[in-house]
Amino acid sequence: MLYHDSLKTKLYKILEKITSKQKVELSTLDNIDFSIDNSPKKEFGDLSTNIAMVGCKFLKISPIELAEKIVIDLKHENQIKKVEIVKPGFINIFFYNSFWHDQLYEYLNIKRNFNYNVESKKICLEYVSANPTGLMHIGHARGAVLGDTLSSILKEVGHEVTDEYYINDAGEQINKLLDTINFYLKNKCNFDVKTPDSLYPGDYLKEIAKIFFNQSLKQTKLNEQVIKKILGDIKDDLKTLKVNHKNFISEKKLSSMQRVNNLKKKLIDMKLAYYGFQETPKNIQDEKWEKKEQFLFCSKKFGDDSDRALIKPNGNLTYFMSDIIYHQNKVERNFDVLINIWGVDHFGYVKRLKNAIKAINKKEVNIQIKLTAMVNLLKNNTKMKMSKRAGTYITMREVLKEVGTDAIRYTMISRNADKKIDFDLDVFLHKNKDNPVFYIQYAHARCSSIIKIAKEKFGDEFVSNLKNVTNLTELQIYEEKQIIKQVCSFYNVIKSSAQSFEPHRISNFLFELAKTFHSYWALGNIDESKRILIEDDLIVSKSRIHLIVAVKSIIKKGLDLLKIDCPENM
RNA sequence: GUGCCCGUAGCUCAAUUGGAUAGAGCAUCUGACUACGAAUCAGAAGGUUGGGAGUUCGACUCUCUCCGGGCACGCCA
Repeated sequence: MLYHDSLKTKLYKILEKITSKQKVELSTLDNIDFSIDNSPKKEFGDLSTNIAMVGCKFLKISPIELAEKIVIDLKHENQIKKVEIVKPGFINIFFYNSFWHDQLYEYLNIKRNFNYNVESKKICLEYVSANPTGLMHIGHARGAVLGDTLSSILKEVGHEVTDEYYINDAGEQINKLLDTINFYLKNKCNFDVKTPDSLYPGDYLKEIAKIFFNQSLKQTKLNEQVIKKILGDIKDDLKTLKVNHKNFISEKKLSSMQRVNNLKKKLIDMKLAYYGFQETPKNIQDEKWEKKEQFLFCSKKFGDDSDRALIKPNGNLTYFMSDIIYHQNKVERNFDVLINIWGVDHFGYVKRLKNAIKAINKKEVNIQIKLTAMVNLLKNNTKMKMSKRAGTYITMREVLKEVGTDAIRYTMISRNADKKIDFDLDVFLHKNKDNPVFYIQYAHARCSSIIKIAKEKFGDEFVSNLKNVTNLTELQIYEEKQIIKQVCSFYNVIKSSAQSFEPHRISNFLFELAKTFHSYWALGNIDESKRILIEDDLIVSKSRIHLIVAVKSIIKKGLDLLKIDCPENM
């Protein structure tokens, strides 16, 4: 077991022992959540824990007093050199170097197969779900990459994830799309005729129209083919982004007459919906607006300002209705958790959908909606203007062409989802530290390079054959210990990243590791004795090259999770 | 008007979910290469975490309030 878990178990047992002596119910310990951190300062030892400060509330003694009790047992651990109690109640632990050698040895043995000790869940992860009315833009890319990366991370820790794309192939937007295509076809693809404001402008759909110009398909067949073509283009883009959904669920197919009627009946029976009139929406200035009877969901019951439409006056479904149908379908498929990734502009729907699903189902449905903030594109330090309405938006395709998959993937996940991204395209044209992807990849390439040299100098066995921990005992420099700590804490970063749905923790970790690595490497430029390979000192060289092997494998694992290229040389 | 999100160094972002003296990169200044890959490294400087109040051993993090920015509030998705 790597240190984070093993130490946590150990501390928990000590606390249990103390608790049992204190005549306090052992079950109170279930609520205890203490942390074990890498000490922020050298003077604070290797690791520190807040267990005494968290635990004292349950045991009703002062933190220092509790810390003293804990330390009595901790001191007897044979690899612990020293334990200190500081101010409010921190416990700082100092280990002998041998402890870190054992840790590295353990990591090298388990390779990259961490034991996360996470209860496996069946998860439905829905993301992108852009309607097929045009190409993906950069905002879609954020959802796509976040979803896909989250999926790898959740799978990594042991969950069973189904990646889904909900195709909005019905509704007003699709009608508008088909109207646009029909308009072009009617004009025999003469694009000098001005596109009416009510239709989608933009060159992309003109190209689509050209494809179908000479095919003279029947209307229904044409509609089908147009959507298929656009969806195909979206799928191609996703593929280039390395995003692979398992299921593509069609709204049109899912929202069958039977399902609609069943849901309608159910909602009426449950007194959750009715036919009536909606109040005039607050942001509607249209004077022509008139009240019409429609089928409404009782959103007011759940704190909404107004009841919301499920079926429009003309009998068509609203997005809300078809979304309920889709989510009920997910519920029927017995997932433990439903995760949706939506653009922040949909946030108004979060509460509404959650309430609806909660109200309809008797059982608890765990539905989590992660919102992604906006993405701005920057070039030459200026924001690039985008307007979907005017058809002048920049497609993801164009961005991909300019900076490549790795840059997009890294940028999209390296920031917390709730913060807006200013995506500076120029950064990724740099091949230096300005470009974080490059910096991490370069660290990996350097590792590969020196491992190759080690093999040439000392033979393959030298690197591949690590018999026992004694081959690591020459790792005595402070920086080496820091690297081992980082290496051995990666599984914990992955775990917390999966728990909080925050992949940026992984990219940040990799950047930090690359930094410590480059820094360690440079020590050899100043001091010959700190070079990784030393001709006449095989023992030191062997220790150090295995540290490098570990770093390389961690970077590889991290970049694999993010699906970013990990070159051996560059 | 109502609701939600954001506000951290000049710029772009972190902060192990309430922990110790708030950390990185860029930009600025200074230094290190006939190289285990200098596409790198070391150092300096840079802060009242938007303002104010509260909660407690302890607040960037939680509560309240104000300010600024963004996004929503549809019979679009």
